[in-house]
Amino acid sequence: MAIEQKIISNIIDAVGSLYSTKIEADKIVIQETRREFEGQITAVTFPFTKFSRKTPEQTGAEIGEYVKDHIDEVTDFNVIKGFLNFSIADAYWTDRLLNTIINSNYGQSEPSGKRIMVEYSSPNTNKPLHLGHVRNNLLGYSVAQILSANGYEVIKANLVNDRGIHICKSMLAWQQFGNKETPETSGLKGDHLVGKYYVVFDREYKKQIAELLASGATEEEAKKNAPVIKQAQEMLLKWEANDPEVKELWARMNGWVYEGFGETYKRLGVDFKKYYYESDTYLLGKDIIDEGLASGVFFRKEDGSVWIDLTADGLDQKLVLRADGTSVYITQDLGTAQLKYDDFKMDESIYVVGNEQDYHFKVLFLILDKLGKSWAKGLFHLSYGMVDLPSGKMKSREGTVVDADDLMDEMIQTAKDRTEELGKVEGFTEEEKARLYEMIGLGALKFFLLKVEPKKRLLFDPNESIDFQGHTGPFIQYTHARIRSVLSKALYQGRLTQDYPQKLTALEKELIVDLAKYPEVIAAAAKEYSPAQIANYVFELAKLFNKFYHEESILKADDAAVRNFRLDLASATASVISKSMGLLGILVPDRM
RNA sequence: GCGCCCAUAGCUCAGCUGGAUAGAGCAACGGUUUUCUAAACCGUAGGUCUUAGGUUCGAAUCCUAAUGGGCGUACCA
Repeated sequence: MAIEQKIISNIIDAVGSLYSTKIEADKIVIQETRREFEGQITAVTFPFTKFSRKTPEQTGAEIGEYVKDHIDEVTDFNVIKGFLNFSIADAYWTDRLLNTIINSNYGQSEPSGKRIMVEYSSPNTNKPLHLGHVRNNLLGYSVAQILSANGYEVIKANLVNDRGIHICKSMLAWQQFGNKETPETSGLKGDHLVGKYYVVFDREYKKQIAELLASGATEEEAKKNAPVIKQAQEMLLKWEANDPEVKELWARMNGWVYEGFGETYKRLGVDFKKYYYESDTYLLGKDIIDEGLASGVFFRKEDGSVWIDLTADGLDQKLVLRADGTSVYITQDLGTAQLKYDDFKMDESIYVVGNEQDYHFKVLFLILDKLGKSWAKGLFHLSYGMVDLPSGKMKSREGTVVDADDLMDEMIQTAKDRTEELGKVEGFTEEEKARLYEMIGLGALKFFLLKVEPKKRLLFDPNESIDFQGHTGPFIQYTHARIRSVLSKALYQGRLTQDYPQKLTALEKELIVDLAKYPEVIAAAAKEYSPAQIANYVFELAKLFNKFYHEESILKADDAAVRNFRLDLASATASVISKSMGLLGILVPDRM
């Protein structure tokens, strides 16, 4: 904020001329003035008492006087203990609204020329998406939006985990117990159908283990020798050997899953520019192993396995290639990281992955750095906490998950019930109603998940429905709808006038101050990769507007200048609300 | 064992690089609708910021330790 910079440099001058001391700009703490005091901008003056050798009050008064004399926009100041509060001229704030906030591209940075990849979602194709994936998807999408608003060219990528033993499990179970069931014959969504057989497999596996235990096997033996697990392993070998029958089944079942995921993604409102498939990438990484061996970053043990020693960095020794020459997880990830960089040459790359993989990414990035990859510095693991149920962790295998599709259905249904209860859809067509319910239901869900800092774990109680009142998505959507309603009554077409009132009310000024923060909030959210900061900002903004709306009439303002000003102010607020929510992937309605 | 993360009101969460009497929402209680949408607004009540030390003019915030919870430490992904 320009005025803040002005104040800071004037305080430096003031301290220089009053106390003959040079201070650094970053030593000066500037903050918003608390609502209960007069003023908009506050400087903390405690640190200056060292140089002034006077009380905080005297020091503040002297500096305040100096700043007031040197900056036109500063109309007044007051000192409370070590806090120097400046009042900024109303004209400054109205100019601010008129010249920047009201512009349609407000908050959007110029292209920075930097390219960044955000990899998120990364599903397994053996089961439908659940609430944990929803958090991942919303986070990834929102972070991508935020980075884009900050001027980045963003590439959204999805690395699909489409092969491996877990995929074979559903395939095997379908083969043995599926009776050729298809999405068409069963009426099930493709991913749900495949997920059903993943559960069937687990049930059968457990049954066989129990049988083996009963006939005297140890638990370890039982787990290893149960017929279905051996068959699944055989199937994986056949897959790797390109067995046509297995591959055909694999392609077919994955096709069902992709169709199902496609629907879920569409409803969630997320998308991807680039898909990577593990079936294409799982053999990558061998070149990097050779590279590392040649440069001495890796070493080979007697059995032929390849390792890296990270003990000097406080980590462990890590296997990067098995003795039989096959890859492990990190081998693939090394290769995939290189592939992604070769494809896009991006400056930075974000991996949106749960915090149970913190160690893995620490190791991955460290290895790439040791291999001398210049781009390794730009890698970042956006680690987020798990979504837990009151009963504990969600487990797809055991069917104890909150399914993404079911949850969205429920949210939309609740939105419908709630809206009908309130009788708010007069004059809506059926299509408009459906769109509104979806907007509100998903708005509630998305806001619920995004308002919490990513790294915190989240508790979701299916028995307690997600709120539609208070600190929620619908609260903000409602605020937007009310503004649009007022604007449409006034036949508002865009900025009305430059003839703004000389004197602002306290709430008007507060609103502009809040709106003026928007670009800083976007920047901070990008820096921290934290949609929660946007969510909390837009909630505060909506709350403040509601207070204003309640206390000061817009359409029936005393004179035309005030009315026009308030219409512009309301319009700017609606626009910032809409943009902020857009950064969260949440749509806002004009009526609700 | 070792490592990483978390701990703020009954519940769910804010609290920026240390700064004013620690803030919201939900739940509870009370009030506001002849006036722009009451999914709103206003008020009451509710916190020794897990504990103990330390640094500082000043600590929820930084440091150390302890306690509680989560995760990791796989030739699984």
